[in-house]
Amino acid sequence: MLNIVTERMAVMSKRIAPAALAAMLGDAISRLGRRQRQARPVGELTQNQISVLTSLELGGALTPRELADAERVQPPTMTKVLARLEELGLLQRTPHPTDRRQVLLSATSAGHDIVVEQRRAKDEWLTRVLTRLTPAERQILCQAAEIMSRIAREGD
Amino acid sequence: MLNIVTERMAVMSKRIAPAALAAMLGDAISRLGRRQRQARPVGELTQNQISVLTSLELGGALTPRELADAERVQPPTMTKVLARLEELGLLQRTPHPTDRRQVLLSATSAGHDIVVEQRRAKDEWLTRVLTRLTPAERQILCQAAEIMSRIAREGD
DNA sequence: CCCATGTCGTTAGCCATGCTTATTAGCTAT
DNA sequence: ATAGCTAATAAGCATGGCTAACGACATGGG
Repeated sequence: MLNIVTERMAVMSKRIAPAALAAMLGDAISRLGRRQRQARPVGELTQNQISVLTSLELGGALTPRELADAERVQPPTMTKVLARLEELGLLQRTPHPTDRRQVLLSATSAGHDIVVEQRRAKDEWLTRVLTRLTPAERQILCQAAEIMSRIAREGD
Repeated sequence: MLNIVTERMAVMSKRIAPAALAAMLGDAISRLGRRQRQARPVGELTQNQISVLTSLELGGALTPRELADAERVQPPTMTKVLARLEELGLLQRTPHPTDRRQVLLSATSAGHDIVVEQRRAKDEWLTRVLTRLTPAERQILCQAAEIMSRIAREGD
């Protein structure tokens, strides 16, 4: 284990320009994203729908506007996704307690069950691939995932 | 710098299960992918169109079927993308020398120029974000990009 | 040689998801 | 009270996935 760490540190000592890294990383993200998207079974929920339901599970009841901001889409786009999810019985609306313009959204229990199952199915391919990596490689990806999540959430 | 390295080593010493990593990484890829997609200026080429033109530059003249396989989409989907690219004057068709069913596609010089420019623009946001990271973080992403590209290309 | 079968590309038609613009309802501050 | 802001939706458009079906062509067996 120690030699793995020192080996990684040797690799880490290489410097890389942001622009070159952006090209590499952008390409890797595109390719992996496409692989992951096509791993989704036909007729099931899309990434976006899963993401919305997940946000609702994590954040409790949210308004369409809050969801649109979280998903970084325009409000009308979110309206369509919500309509589809409601039609599927995965999401329910309740009136906002103080502002009658707003609506509070929450996942139904069916929504909760399905999102758990869908996430598992979606991650299945990636999980299988990851088991074939070395522990050191997985740790790099773990750190990278943390960094990427952070910059994806940043304002600009 | 040194304390950053030791801090990272502390994180690296944590083990992580492939399934949990798949969930984290999948989420990070989705989010970053969306950010990158929306960084593309309106009216410009989409990721897919750029990817097709890039394949043509790297692979020379290819048939629609070969491109569909390379992009992992169905042939009718590729037909639409090719029609759009041809309409934009970025792509040209030549008959196949021996099989009259097939068509050979190649990028025009305008196509070549535009794909280079588009890639630069697409990477601009990511480059800007990456400059704000520490060198240690960039090195982690560099290693991660290499690993992700490798697994994205794997057969299954 | 001819025909059955298969392959290539395309068309048609569906759906999801993104956008802009416009509309309706309700809040808020002057 | 009302003028202006904000929330959500509706309408309309483009892109990019898919399947089904079709015409043109290639190929192999009888």
